[in-house]
Amino acid sequence: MSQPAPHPVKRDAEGTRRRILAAATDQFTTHGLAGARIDAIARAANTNERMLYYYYGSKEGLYVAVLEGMYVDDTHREERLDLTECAPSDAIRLLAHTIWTHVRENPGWLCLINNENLHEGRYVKSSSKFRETISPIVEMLRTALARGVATGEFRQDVDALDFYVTLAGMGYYIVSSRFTLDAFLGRNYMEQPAQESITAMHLDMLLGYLRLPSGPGVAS
Amino acid sequence: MSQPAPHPVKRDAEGTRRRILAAATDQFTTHGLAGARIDAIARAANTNERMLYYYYGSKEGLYVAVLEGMYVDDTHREERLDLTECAPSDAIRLLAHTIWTHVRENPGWLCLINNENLHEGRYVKSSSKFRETISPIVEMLRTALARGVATGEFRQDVDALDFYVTLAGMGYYIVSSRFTLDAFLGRNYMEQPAQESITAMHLDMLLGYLRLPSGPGVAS
Amino acid sequence: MSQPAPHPVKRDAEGTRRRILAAATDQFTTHGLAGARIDAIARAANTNERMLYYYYGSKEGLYVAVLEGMYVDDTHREERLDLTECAPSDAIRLLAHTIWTHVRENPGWLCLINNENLHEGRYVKSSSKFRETISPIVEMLRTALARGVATGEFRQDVDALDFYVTLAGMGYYIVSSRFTLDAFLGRNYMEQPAQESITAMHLDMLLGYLRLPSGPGVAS
Amino acid sequence: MSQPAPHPVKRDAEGTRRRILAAATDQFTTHGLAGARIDAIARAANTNERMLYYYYGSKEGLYVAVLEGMYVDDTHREERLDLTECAPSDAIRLLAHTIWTHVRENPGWLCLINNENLHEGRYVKSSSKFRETISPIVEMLRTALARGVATGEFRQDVDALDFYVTLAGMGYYIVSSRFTLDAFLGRNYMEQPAQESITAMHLDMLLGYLRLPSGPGVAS
DNA sequence: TATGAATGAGCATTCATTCAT
DNA sequence: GATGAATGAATGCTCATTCAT
Repeated sequence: MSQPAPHPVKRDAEGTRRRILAAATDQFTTHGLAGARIDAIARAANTNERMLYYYYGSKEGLYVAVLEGMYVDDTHREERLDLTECAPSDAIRLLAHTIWTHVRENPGWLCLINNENLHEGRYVKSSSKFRETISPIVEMLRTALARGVATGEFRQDVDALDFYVTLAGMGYYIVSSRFTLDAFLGRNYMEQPAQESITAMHLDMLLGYLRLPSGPGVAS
Repeated sequence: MSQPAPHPVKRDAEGTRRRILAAATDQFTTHGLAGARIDAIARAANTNERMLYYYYGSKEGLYVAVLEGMYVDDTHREERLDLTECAPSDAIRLLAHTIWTHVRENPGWLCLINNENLHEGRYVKSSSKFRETISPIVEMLRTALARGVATGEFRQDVDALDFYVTLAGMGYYIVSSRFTLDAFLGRNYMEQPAQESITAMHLDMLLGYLRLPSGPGVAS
Repeated sequence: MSQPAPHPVKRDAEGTRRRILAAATDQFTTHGLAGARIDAIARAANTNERMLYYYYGSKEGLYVAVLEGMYVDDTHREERLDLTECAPSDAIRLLAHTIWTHVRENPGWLCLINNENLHEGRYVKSSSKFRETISPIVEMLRTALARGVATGEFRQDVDALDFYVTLAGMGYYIVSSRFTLDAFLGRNYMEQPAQESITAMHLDMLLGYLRLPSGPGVAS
Repeated sequence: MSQPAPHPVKRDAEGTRRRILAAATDQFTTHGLAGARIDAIARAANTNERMLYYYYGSKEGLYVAVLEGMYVDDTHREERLDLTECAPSDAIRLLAHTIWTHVRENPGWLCLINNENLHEGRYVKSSSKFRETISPIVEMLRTALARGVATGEFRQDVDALDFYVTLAGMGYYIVSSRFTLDAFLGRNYMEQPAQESITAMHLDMLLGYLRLPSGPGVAS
């Protein structure tokens, strides 16, 4: 029978590291880089401020680690997505559903992204991790679009990157701006009905666009 | 005979007020609420920190004033927009162009909105100004959509608010996230070609959607 | 009858400035730049730490101000010295006595100089004040030496700067190293007898040297 | 069969001790006691901070060890000096040359001495090592002076200790204050010409003084 | 002997804000 | 209306040191 530790969480390097990162993720997503407080992170991580510097060097170093953690999580999650099993239009629906659900369930992620853009992408650029892989999800989308073109379902001239950005932006905006949209327009997109209604519109738009005949077509 | 002022261009109450507000707008949009510094605002406004408290009471009071100023500007600008002169689909194009251009030319505006959402809309809710008017632009859109329905051009079941949010989000996302999109996907939507290409896609989607037959239709 | 101030030393800008400088001089001379503590200076100056930054910008800024103050004091004191009234050899004696007495009575001055040399003269070089005037005392010495040459009392080939440095160094060393000399050699040069004895030796050396026939002479 | 060491060149107690001392000597001489950093010493010694405490107990303990090491080195070096082989005046010249060269080539030594005096000799006094031997060099000087008196070359009333302090101070000052002298007077005594010139003056003074007739003599 | 993990007190500095004129 | 002086509570960070293995 092992003796109980005199203190609950001592000398657990990896655990301390992880708890700091988790606490930092929480603080940075809720207060931003400038608004987050070192002592609040340390307290939430059940450690002291010094350990934060021991493991991450500086507030900005910790922020970058949080950013990298998010990116790694995203990449892992995206890699688990399999669009090859379903029909092209269902692949688009599945892709959209996956992205939008994730965004909706992790609004803090958007705060980090917004913070990064507030700082003109400085920290994203400062880390080599972000340059390593080009998002695999765009490749999946490209494949799904090609399959739709092959079956004659989709138009031929769709730019996969623009399409992805548009799709992502649809999910992004209603979550990122949920409070101001509610305040200015009186509609809360985090609630079921509003969210389902606009999501249906978005899917209609995306799939309707893919089924349009190629070329500048109707928009002109 | 008037006595010469002890200080040359001083004692200009309204000017000082305005210069503080302009400087604050600049600082809050580039650094956020937490990141902006009182003394930097005072220095940029060519006055001293004390005046800032004299006129706006607190940092947060000044921040709300900046927010209100933005809102007033937006409302004025939107009221000058006239969609009645052109065909329904052109009205949609004009509306989109107006909104998207404004967003692209005022990215700082987005930072304020993002900051507001970071704070869960606290300051927007704290000011009575924002509750006074429901955005007139949604009404304009509603009218344009009705005209399109009347001519048989547009489907009947379009929710104007959702449509507006979707349209706005399209312009918002590529500007608000311009740095991370560039870093992660390698495309800079502030440059002409990328921007024109995705804008064409967005217009295709919006107008294509409006021309679809009513009902759950194609998306199912 | 003026009302007594509710607090002893309030709103006295120049006084606060001066008290901070005095306290800083004391702390820097007794603890060095690295060893001095901001809060100790503020407490000794009967103000708060913030004022220190208000007036001097940083710890280093305050340190430079202390250095400059010392330099200004020295220059003023040296300017009051008049060597023209007495015979050449008495002028040397007066000069030596003035310098040595000042050093003995202001050992803290030496700590500042030592600290500066520890930092390779970084702060002295960073301030423009020190470059403005070449020490007037060397000029006085040069004149006294010339007068001695004219009367035939002194040799002709004496380098005034080297002579000044030698004279200054004599006083400097026994004060600057007073504690280690006491510990290692068992003689305390801050006490009267030891000090008078070595001072007499120094004067003998200096004047003896001046009276030597010119040239490499006896030393070779 | 001996098991391979888990760490290749580790478990070298004496080596670690020595590397720590060397690194500490470097750091204390360049930054002073207050300015030196434990972690910088550990890093430079290629070990970790804990070992420093293991061997030397505390920062101050390590500082005292550095001081003692210097003292031991000095004593060894001085003991190797032999003044008996040459004429009295040459003995003085040799002694001066030895001391001055050593000081010039080890300016860090002076920083330690200055630091000790800044602390009023606290650490020198705290260690028993420094009390053990009275500097043998003063004895050598005393002998050389006596030999000069015997030959009629030197005056009779020279205090050996004062003479030694004066000689040492001449070399000390131009090295210890080299940066401020350069900044204030524009002469760099670490460069050959300036150094040779003042050294000749110093020798002239010292030997000239020894050859003066005894008594208060010329200085009065 | 050696070392990574942990710590609390202290560090210089900055913050938004108020006082007194 | 305008301003320089003043302040206390943080803030991010570093320090020398000790713990546990």
